[in-house]
Amino acid sequence: MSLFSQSRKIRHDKLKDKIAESPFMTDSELAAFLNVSVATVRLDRMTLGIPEVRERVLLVAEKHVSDSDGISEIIDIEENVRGVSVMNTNEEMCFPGTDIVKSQYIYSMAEDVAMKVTNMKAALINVANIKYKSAVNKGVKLVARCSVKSVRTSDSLVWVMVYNNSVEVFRCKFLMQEKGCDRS
Amino acid sequence: MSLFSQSRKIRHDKLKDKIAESPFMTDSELAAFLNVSVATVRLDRMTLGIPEVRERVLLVAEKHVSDSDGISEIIDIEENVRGVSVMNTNEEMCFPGTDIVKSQYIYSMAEDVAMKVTNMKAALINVANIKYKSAVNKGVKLVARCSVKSVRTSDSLVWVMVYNNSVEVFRCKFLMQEKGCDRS
DNA sequence: TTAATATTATCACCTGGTAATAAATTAATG
DNA sequence: CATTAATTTATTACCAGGTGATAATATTAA
Repeated sequence: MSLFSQSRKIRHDKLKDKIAESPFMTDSELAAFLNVSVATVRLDRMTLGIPEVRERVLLVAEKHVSDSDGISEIIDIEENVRGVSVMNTNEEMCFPGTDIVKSQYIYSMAEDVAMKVTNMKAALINVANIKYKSAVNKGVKLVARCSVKSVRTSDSLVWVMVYNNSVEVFRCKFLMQEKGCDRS
Repeated sequence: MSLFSQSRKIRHDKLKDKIAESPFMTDSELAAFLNVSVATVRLDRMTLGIPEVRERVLLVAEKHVSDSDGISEIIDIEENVRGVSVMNTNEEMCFPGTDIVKSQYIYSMAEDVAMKVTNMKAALINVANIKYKSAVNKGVKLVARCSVKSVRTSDSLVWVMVYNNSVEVFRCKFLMQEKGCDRS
């Protein structure tokens, strides 16, 4: 390979890195960054199969909307007594390269339903005891059942159980307290 | 108000709803949806202060990238022994209308560092015992210190402590197990 | 020096707009 | 009913940020 082609290879790598880092740059901005003409940037993009800015922006934006469907949804609630929510697991919730959902998403689901049931605007979860019974795969519908065991002025004790097709996969106890109260 | 203006009011509401629902529609698509000319859609957008498609897409996309900078970063690690990570808290991690960070983000930070330290591709956290010491506000830099207490063939016991400016705000114990092993 | 490779420039065209203006339509009213 | 006012539509010139093709100009290796 010639020195000529080598320098182009380097530029291609720079281009890919830059676009991965900040996908919203126009060709002329990229040209300025690479000290090269706009025409060259276009050629490079063509050979590398990188779409134009507007498409790149669209891709990012579309990913965003598909992300937000991983949010759990309350389907039944009796305030300070019990509540049920559902959440569909997806690709983006998984450990990279696997079909196994990160436990943080199940935790989030549990926290969200507990918050709603106790009707707290901002809950400080003082203590949580958690048991994961089994791994959860992507593409399943999780159901969280939450029940309030005790309500006191200082705090509430809440249990949340999460099921995958009637099989319990997670359970936890939250000791929750309303908003911003510091404790040592 | 005339009947004339009333029908326009209805159209304006329809327009706002449609754009809120699917922000990526062009003016001509919106015109077809509202059974009205493109010029009218433009006028309506002007009076309602709704920007053009490309700007709307950009807004969604930018929101997405600002989301993903809430990810924690490993800054020091000694495999199966200890590790340190940092995470900046932001607006989007908070309970709506407050400056208080949802505990699920702190949990995620803890899970992530524990995973890295134990070098597990996909960890099933069987048990977690969690204590939140105080609420965390947006705009602070959290530091998580993780230490492995025991490593066995079946599982690992890991402690994670999270600090906000040297003050402990969270601690937990994870009993972790490598990937996809079912237990009843 | 010449042939091959790489870069740059130029041109016509595209989408999805802005901004301004004029024309056509529709409704309300004297 | 004719007229006036409000509303909608059409038209024109312009813009950014491209595509696609072609030609001209470096640059390097043989």
